[in-house]
Amino acid sequence: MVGSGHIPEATVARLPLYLRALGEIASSAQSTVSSEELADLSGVNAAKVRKDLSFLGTYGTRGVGYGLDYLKFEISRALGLANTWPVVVCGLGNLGRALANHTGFTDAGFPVVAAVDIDLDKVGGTIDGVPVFAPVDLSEVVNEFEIAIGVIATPASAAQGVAAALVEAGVKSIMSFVPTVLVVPDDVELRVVDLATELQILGFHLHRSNGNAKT
Amino acid sequence: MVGSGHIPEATVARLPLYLRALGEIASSAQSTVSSEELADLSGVNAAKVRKDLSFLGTYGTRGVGYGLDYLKFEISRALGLANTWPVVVCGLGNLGRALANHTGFTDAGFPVVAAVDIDLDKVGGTIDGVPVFAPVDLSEVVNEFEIAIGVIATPASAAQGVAAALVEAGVKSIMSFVPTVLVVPDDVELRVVDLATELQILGFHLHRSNGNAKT
DNA sequence: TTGTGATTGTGAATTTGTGCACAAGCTCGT
DNA sequence: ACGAGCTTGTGCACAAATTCACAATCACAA
Repeated sequence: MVGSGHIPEATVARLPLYLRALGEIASSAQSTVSSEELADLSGVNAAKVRKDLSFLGTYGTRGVGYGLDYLKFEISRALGLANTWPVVVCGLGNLGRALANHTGFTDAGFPVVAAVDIDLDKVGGTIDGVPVFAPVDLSEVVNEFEIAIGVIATPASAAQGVAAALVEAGVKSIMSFVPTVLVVPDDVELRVVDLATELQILGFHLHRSNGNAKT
Repeated sequence: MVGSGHIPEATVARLPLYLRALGEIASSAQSTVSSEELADLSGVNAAKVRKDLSFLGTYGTRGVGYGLDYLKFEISRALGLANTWPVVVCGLGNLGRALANHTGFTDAGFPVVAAVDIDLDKVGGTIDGVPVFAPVDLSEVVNEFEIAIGVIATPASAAQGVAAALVEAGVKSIMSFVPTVLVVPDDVELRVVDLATELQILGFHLHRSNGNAKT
């Protein structure tokens, strides 16, 4: 057993996949999963699954597999999903509105409880049940709703300011959809989802294998 | 010089960042960039910048830096941005609609030229100028518009079918926003953007540093 | 022409991640 | 009680990525 000392970042990134895979077989009659089955369902290989799970502790039984509910519980716990982490969405453009409505967030235990936009026409109203506030009140909103995570979907020019305001308000986790380098303190976890970059990576591979453009 | 043989995946993923950073200093009067300056603007460290760029070829001058326009051109070329890669968005839910309207795609050289949805009320109409087609016509759409990239934003249950249809139609690059493992042939490049997973990773770090829930 | 200051390009060391292969250990039938 | 058949847990070797450190090379001034 490796124990629950330090979990590698690559492993952390796969734990949600395992958890989802486990969810998919919950209804079935089986009560255990083998590393191979779990590997198939998550699109990784069995050895990696076992090594990853070993970082959490020794939760399997040789010759049998992993207890389905037990494993689900342990992964959830490692991921901190025992808690609910309220989210604020900053910026209600195309993407921001979609994110505020996104059911996947709430389903995963991250309810969007507030939104912030600079447009005063939106402030005071709601977007799909989510109340909209002015940027000035961000700090208050964070305290009021006990916000754990800030999602930034503003135009690039406003992003750094919003990030700073979130940090100032005490938010320790930020997810940004803005194609800009954001500077935050070391103790703030920042994840950037950059759609244009993703496409450009695809473009690289198209270019490389095609060697050429379309017709 | 390492030459332009094989470019590591990690490097490819950073090239778009460099390109964006270069764009930000274009208007300025300077005609060269140092690896350190570029590093600051892209949020990576200088040694990594130099090593990354060395995979493209020897485009810098010792004691001086990299020629701004020259470097920009070379990175664009490596990424295949000389071409325009048309995109089809599949699934027009919250997220799909936002993606179809997303200006960042077109700006980056990936115009959304068509959309597909199962809802017959939408088929035949347009979403922000993008024509909407039925899934049945996907193959035809791919040929007609010379689609290079398929974006999947359908419900999880439909995703694998859509992926298969895209592959069948000859699409070699797929970007999925659906939290499901998609199976595609080896020669198809698949990138998965999983928002719930991203949040769960943030949750892990919250849990880890906080040690505990909110108040 | 030579020296000085700057910056690249890259060998080498380090860290991180992956995958194989197999011993350890469990269950179950006999 | 014991052997057969699985499946985990992990040591080890390899691969990928990062980082350091410095020689090679340039521009420019004197």
